[in-house]
Amino acid sequence: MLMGEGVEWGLHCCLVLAWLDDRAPIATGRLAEIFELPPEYLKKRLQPLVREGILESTPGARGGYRLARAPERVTVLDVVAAIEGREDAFRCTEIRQRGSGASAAAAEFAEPCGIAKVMRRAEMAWRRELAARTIADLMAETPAGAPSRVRRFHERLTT
Amino acid sequence: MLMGEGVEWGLHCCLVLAWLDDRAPIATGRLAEIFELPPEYLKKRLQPLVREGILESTPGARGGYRLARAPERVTVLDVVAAIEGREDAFRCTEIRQRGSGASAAAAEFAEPCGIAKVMRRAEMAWRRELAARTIADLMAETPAGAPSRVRRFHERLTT
DNA sequence: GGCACGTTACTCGGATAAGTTATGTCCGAGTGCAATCGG
DNA sequence: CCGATTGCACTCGGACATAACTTATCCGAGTAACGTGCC
Repeated sequence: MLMGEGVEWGLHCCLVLAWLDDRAPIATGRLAEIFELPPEYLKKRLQPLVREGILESTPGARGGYRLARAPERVTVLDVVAAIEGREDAFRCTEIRQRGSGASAAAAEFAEPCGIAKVMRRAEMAWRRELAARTIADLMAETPAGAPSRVRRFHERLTT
Repeated sequence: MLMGEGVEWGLHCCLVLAWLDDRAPIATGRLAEIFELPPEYLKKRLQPLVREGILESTPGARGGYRLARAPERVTVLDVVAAIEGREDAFRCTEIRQRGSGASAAAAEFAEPCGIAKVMRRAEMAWRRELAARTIADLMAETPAGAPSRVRRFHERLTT
């Protein structure tokens, strides 16, 4: 049960895009430079964020990505769900209904499997925590140095 | 971020072992019959449960597995952690410290990354839910039909 | 009849292959800027 | 000198290879029961 590294990348990129609140979009190449990431692959991981309406993409010269909504309206769960998918990690395949131990007892299977209920409850708690934090919250917690440093680095290359 | 199917298998097997509270151990072949699972692979997934002290294995003829502790003392988290591993799903690789955007700012990196903190908090909530439920709780929630049916099936093959 | 021994069949345990998902790379479509040419 | 046009460089988007992990299988080591022979 490992989460793809794209989640970390996506969250950090959203944070940078929130810091650089310019109207001008930021290209993936620039974001990749900031974090020393493979530019092509980073682009691939940011595309689902566009599909889910978290980022807006501008094609063509001077194009790039920008936040589609205000940082207060983008939760961490939004980003995680966009990149990792919305389906639960635990998949109940109803093995209780299979095999010799369970045959001819269809009635009690109307109730969902108790194991699945526990797992679902846990995942809901996980989601609740992620949904309670927004990109804006992450901005507030960040030491002031990082945003200005990134902004300075960005302006040095654009001007 | 998908959880291996071994978790579902392991939990159901622990439940069956709790139902069949006999002193005699149950072989993996029997457990595989109950759920129509590949016996060899099921055995492979139950082995970590032995390593973690959740199951006890008895080699030789009439051997098999049995619960090492009382069902009240085996949490769902114990089983999940034994099979899936104890490490967090989210791995913070500290990309904030890499690249041109973050150089020469070692001081503020003493504080852990805010994103990692949020993810860790969410995973702790997930773990908390799983640790709050034991195999005994699952037994209590199960409709009474299933345990007796499995027990009957087991006795028909042993006697 | 009781006991010791050898055989046998059955179990777990870890080492070894195939399939599937995540990772990484590539090329094509589209867009805006800029330089150029004409008026 | 000003404007329209044409070419170009840069961007995203999705299709195509590679690597890692999950899933599945196999064989060897060990153990307990059982049958057999002996006392």
